[in-house]
Amino acid sequence: MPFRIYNTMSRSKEELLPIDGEHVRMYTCGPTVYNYAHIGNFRAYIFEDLLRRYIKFCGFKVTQVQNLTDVDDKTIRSSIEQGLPLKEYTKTYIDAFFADLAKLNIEPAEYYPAATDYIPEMIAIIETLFEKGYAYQSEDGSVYYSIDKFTEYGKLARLDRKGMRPGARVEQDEYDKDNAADFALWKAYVLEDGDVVWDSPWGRGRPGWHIECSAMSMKLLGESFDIHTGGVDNIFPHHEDEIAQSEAATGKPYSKYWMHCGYLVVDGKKMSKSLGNFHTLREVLDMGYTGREVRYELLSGHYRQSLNFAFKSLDANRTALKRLDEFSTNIKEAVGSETEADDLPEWAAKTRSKFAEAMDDDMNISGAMAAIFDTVHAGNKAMSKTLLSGGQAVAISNLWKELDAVLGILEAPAEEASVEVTELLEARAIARAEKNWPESDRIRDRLAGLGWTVKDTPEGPKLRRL
RNA sequence: GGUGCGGUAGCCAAGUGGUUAGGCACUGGAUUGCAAAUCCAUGAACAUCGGUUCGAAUCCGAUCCGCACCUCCA
Repeated sequence: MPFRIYNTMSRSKEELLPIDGEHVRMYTCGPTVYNYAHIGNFRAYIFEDLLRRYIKFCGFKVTQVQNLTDVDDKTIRSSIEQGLPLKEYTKTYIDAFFADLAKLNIEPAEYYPAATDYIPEMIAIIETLFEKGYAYQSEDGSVYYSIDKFTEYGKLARLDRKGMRPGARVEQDEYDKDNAADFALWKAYVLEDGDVVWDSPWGRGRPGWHIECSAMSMKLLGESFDIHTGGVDNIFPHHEDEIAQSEAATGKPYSKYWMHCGYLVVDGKKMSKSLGNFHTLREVLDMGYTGREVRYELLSGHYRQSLNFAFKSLDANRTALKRLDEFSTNIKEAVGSETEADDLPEWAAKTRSKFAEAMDDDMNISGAMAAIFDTVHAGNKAMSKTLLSGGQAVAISNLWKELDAVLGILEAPAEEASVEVTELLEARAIARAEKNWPESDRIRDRLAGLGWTVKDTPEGPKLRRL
């Protein structure tokens, strides 16, 4: 079954066929490192993580580039406010970004280029655009891209230029532009930029926003690559402008597929810093939720759908994850010392194909998760009647590992009980043998205080993480 | 005004011209010294109004409601 993905360019699902047949090169728009990313931002990065993991599951190689926007209005303004050099200021948030990715079990991309390291590449593209007649310099010294010169402008966003309301949201500026919709390739230096400035053939200044992605993607992935992703809010203007710049400069198709994820919303409203309804990941972790629970939350809705964030969903996820963990633990116990995989029991025989069938359809995560939970359910029923053989358990365990390479949530972080905990467990067993129930219950409460619960089963007491 | 997404049981969320999606919660049961934890069972739904059809939540039309983008937001 082919992996079909929704291409914003064609507004339809298309089979993923890498340009070179085997190696998927993807570019994902990354964070502007002027602050801690909020979990709405991570929704996008989780989507991209799921995408790269599933591409690998399908047998392709992946090279992913995720940029770090470390120069723009916000980074400059904030660094000056804090009296720090730009690089030093952004480093804090770059470090925080990587720490957060790790908490969410997001696989690292192959490259994380920072915009400030690619200024010469950006200048080279702008020079080409000048040579080809797409760029012009205005009286204030800034360089703009003339969208009228690029006849395909608007093909991604499908904007009807006539129906657009210039200034619907953003103030009409007074810059000396040929067309109000032209965008900046290079911004002439202004005092507010402090010492953030580079020399260029058009004078001192700094790059426009869109040009960095064109420069870094083409440098690291080639002039034509496979997938470009981002949030739906990037479609216009950012991605539209990237296409205009890149294709005008090279004369070649830029990205073959465009994929965009929906918003994370809170009470029906887009999570954003301007609305003040956002949470950073660290805030949520400080409340006692785990990165795994947040990952489950951000993963559990289809990526093109808006996803409503709510703490009660996180609570529900915790319960659902425990169900998965209980199953995994039971399988591990059944493995015992067996190392050779036997055939899968019949209740798990179709799991992989059901999972893949759902994921092949533009990453239908709900269907994929249903395949997981159906298996857990059928497995629990079967195991209550018939013991699983060690070999079967190994087979299930292998299957789970394979699926978790895509999902990144099935494997609970291993937690060994401390010596204190195991000693308490033994003490309780003795108390119970003596039918000393008050002592037994007292020990149980202490274990609970340490984060463990005891299951009294016919095979003896078993520890589980609370 | 232009463009796009959506409205499915108490909540979240897939899917689809006829056959149990799934998760959480509720309720009942099993288990237990009692609990907890765990497992099992179970009801309930497709925004409104028309139309097509043997049959519509699914297709068509209209309407209502929500969200988003329309020049530096993931």
